Amino acid sequence: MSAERLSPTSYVVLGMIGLRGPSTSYDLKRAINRSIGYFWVFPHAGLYSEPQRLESMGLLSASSEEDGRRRRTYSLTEEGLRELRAWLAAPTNEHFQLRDVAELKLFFNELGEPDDVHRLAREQIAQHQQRIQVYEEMQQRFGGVAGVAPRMVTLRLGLEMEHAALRFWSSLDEDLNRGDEAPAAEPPPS
Amino acid sequence: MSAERLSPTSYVVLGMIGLRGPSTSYDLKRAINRSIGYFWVFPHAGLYSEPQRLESMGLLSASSEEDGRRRRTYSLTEEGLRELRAWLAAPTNEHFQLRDVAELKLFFNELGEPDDVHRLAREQIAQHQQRIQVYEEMQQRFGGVAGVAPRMVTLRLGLEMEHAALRFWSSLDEDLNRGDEAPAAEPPPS
DNA sequence: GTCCAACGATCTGAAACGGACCATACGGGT
DNA sequence: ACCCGTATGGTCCGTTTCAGATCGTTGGAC
Repeated sequence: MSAERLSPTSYVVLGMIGLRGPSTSYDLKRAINRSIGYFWVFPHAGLYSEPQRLESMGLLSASSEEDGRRRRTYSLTEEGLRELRAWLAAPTNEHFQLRDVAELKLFFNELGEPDDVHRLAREQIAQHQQRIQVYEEMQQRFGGVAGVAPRMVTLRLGLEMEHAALRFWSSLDEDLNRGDEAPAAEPPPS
Repeated sequence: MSAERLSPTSYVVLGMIGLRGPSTSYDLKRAINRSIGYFWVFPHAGLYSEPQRLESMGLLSASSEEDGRRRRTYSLTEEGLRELRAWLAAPTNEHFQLRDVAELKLFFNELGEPDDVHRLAREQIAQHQQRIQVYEEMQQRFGGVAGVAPRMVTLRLGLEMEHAALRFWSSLDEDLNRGDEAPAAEPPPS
């Protein structure tokens, strides 16, 4: 019936409205930027156009609200909620995507100065450490132990990922310190 | 002088040609799909158009090669190499992006059946385990210990990330098993 | 008042994207 | 010889994404 191809953006919009109740585009933009937007950037323009599309599909309903202002508040329709829940219940098989420029640089490191990798590693270590600290503060502020509640759980995954990255870059840094002037090339053909 | 905004795609192209030597678009496509493309998808169409752009900027040079076939082989120019090395030497401050649909579903989990999260977690565990296995086999096949060599190092980061994800979903699964019918809502106000 | 900053929203042009499509080759099978 | 299937190699095209500029609105501070 519906199903004109819903994108991740669609579900973020539906989901956010589901969590927060009726919202304007701006509300969505802010709510997203302060949570999942930290890992997966949804450009703001999309958060204005997408709700309109969803409305035209009958998954959202809009009310022009109060004193004739142009801001519109969107709510989930029954069908919207059904769609959302169906998505939540459906299996997920796609591989995640990483998109990390640092990783790219690392991949091509042998084309630059030997020093570049080293600097890169240290940069990354510092940055990940800093973010871990920020997250941990957030976690505290939001109230103690991690549950399955939104925000909390995403924070937890975020932390896990940051720690992984940190571990990786740290061990790379150590390797570099040890071998320092070492080959940095292919392992010897056995 | 040059600098008409180079994207990650640009650098992947430059870098790959740097690593492999003169290449056709198809070569690039394959080389990328079997390495970094595993985490960061570069659509093939871009790998045909981007080298042309780079050529027109003077960062690549093209030779129409042999018997009048239509395939073109691109090589780095001096300026291309300089650009690439400058990029490798420059600091990197952008936050990586994650783009994981499973994470999205998790974030919105409370809108679905309590069972959904659980199923999701188990799915993810299975999938990550499987990928870890694949990577480890690759690592062996490519020759032993991880170095700073391309492929190797990317694999290593990939593994680290997969392990992190696995740890996360596993611990979530345990929590769910323990609390099973538990609230799945906010942590209790202390 | 009027100036500035933050808020809220829209528009636009350029990339990114993915999938359909075209072509050419190669290897069997019958 | 012919047909079929599959891998190689490349192009095109119609949507989405995306980022940034722009525009209006609001609400203090002075």
